[in-house]
Amino acid sequence: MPELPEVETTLRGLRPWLLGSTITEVQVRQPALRWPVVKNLPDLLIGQVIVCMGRRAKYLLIKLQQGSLLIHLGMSGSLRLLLADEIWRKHDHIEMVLHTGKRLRYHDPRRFGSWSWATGDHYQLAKLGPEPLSKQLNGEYLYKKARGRMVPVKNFIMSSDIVVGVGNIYAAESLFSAGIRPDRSAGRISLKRFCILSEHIKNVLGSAIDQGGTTLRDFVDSSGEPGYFKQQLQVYGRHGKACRVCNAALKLQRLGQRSTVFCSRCQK
DNA sequence: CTTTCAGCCTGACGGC
DNA sequence: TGCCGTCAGGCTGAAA
Repeated sequence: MPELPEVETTLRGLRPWLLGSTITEVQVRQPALRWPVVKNLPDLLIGQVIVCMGRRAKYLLIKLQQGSLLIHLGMSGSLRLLLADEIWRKHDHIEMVLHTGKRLRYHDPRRFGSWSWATGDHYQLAKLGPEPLSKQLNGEYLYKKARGRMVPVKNFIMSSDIVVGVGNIYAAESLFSAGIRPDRSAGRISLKRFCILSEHIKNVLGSAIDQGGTTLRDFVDSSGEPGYFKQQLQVYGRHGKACRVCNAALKLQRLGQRSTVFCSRCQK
């Protein structure tokens, strides 16, 4: 499941190969993604040069001379750079061929991902909160936004209008290392604890991105998936097992239809 | 305004 | 062996 660090790693792996290339061919085999892929996508892309690539939240942004593509990997999406034509595997949905002969192929079994086209702004980006690694995310900001909010703090930091890119895994991990119970109401957390939490969000995501960098060497012609970060997960997926800090059994809770693991001794 | 929740989709897995 | 139910997950939009 690609979270922000995986998307950033994908961007860094692809950018050197795509930037400045002209798109010569586009094939859409399965247009039914999260949102239907625009019907004339090949017409819109062919002949255009990729002039800029970036990331916002978990979206990849590919800017062309006219308009831009916004790609989301959803739950199971991946982008693979092929050096030559290759047999289409099951769940390969889109391919973009470049004048260099390189091919960008999109694979997504669950089709929760998306390829959106816009000549101007993408509406998906309109109401997003700050990037977690930016200085706009800090304790004061979270504290201010949390005034009057009764939602569990885990749901709060997973809301994309508050801060982007904090998915289920990293929310649980950040709250564990910050020592905050995931079910505590956002509005009842002190400024000081929000300062600690924002630092832990940055550390957890930042170190995952750093580790992703080590896989970039093998990105081309590899599986296309940056691979799971070797970073040791403290709580995610470990319910029932012993807390790595205090040895107590980790507990499982459902918050907003998401499973949430935490240590009731370490997190208050 | 805030909060909750169904729906989108496939593959993996457990129980029978 | 195979069928069936459940779960996983980000994001949207509608309902409460």
